[in-house]
Amino acid sequence: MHSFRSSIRCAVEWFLMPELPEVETIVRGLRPLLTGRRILDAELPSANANGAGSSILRRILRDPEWKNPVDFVDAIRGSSISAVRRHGKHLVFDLHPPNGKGSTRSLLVHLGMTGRLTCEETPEPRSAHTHLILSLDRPGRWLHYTDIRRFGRLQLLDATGDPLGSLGPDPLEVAFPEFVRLLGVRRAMLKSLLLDQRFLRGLGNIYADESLFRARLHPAALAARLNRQQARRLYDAIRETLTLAIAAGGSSIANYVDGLGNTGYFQHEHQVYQRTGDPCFRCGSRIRKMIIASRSTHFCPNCQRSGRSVRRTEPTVRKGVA
DNA sequence: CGTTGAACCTGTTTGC
DNA sequence: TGCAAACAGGTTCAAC
Repeated sequence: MHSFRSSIRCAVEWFLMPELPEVETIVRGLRPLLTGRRILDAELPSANANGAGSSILRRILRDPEWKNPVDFVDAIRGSSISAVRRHGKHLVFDLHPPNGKGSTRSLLVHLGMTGRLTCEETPEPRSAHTHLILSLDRPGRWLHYTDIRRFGRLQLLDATGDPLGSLGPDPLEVAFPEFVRLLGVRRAMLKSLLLDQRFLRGLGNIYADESLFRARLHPAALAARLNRQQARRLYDAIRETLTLAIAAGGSSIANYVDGLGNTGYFQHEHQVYQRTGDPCFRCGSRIRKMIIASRSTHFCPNCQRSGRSVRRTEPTVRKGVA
């Protein structure tokens, strides 16, 4: 019954969930277009919409320094974009001040759930959810930031401030011994841990579930209980999942587009995410959904037994198809 | 320390 | 048919 829905999906606008692979895809698309460009001006459409608009903007511009959104515009106008990079789920634009005056800053963009950052050829169109438009020193290059649910955040960092410092290592860069050490000091369930940006930066609900499936580990398994072999499986699975997802241009779940407006196609490779009740591609058992860390968690009850902990959150044991 | 749930959000889906 | 409730989830915070 669920499978009928997928045929309807193509009529729906794609939605997003920007985790590490999606952000990496966006960065790779935007980097050649934006590196070296100067920001001529910045517009904050939701600031002057109405009275409530500015409170919306104050929330999006997380830094309390920008009590007045105009200050934000003044701070970045004239700057040159020296680098476009990714830090966990954040996009980072390194900004050189105009005329070499002032300090180097970085514009931090977190897309939250529905944030979109795209390079357009005009300052239009702007939707009701367009919150920032940068005009650049090259015709036909306007950077649009839109966010329907407004979970995303814009932040301006100087060299001293470092809210990124509390984040864990990048899952594609961390070495295995360090990964094992980080695992060993945590007693949380694996799913909770993978969502914790202080453990590793960049994983979200999709890739946490997908990685655990590939590692054949139960999402409720306790981190500190894993043996070396299981830790190795998890480490490899995370890297493999993310690498494949990046190669596929990310996962598009309605509305997600990269910096060029393209959709990804890793959603077709999902093994468990949003496949509740569907047969496991590996063993045929029905994919099950449970709540861990207040998040929907999808897994195969047959393939992912390793490290399974017996706890009350686990539904009554009921043998599946396999 | 770890976990849960609420809050923040709007658009879509589900259920009565 | 229509409307209300549920759902979706990245992050932060409060409470246990």
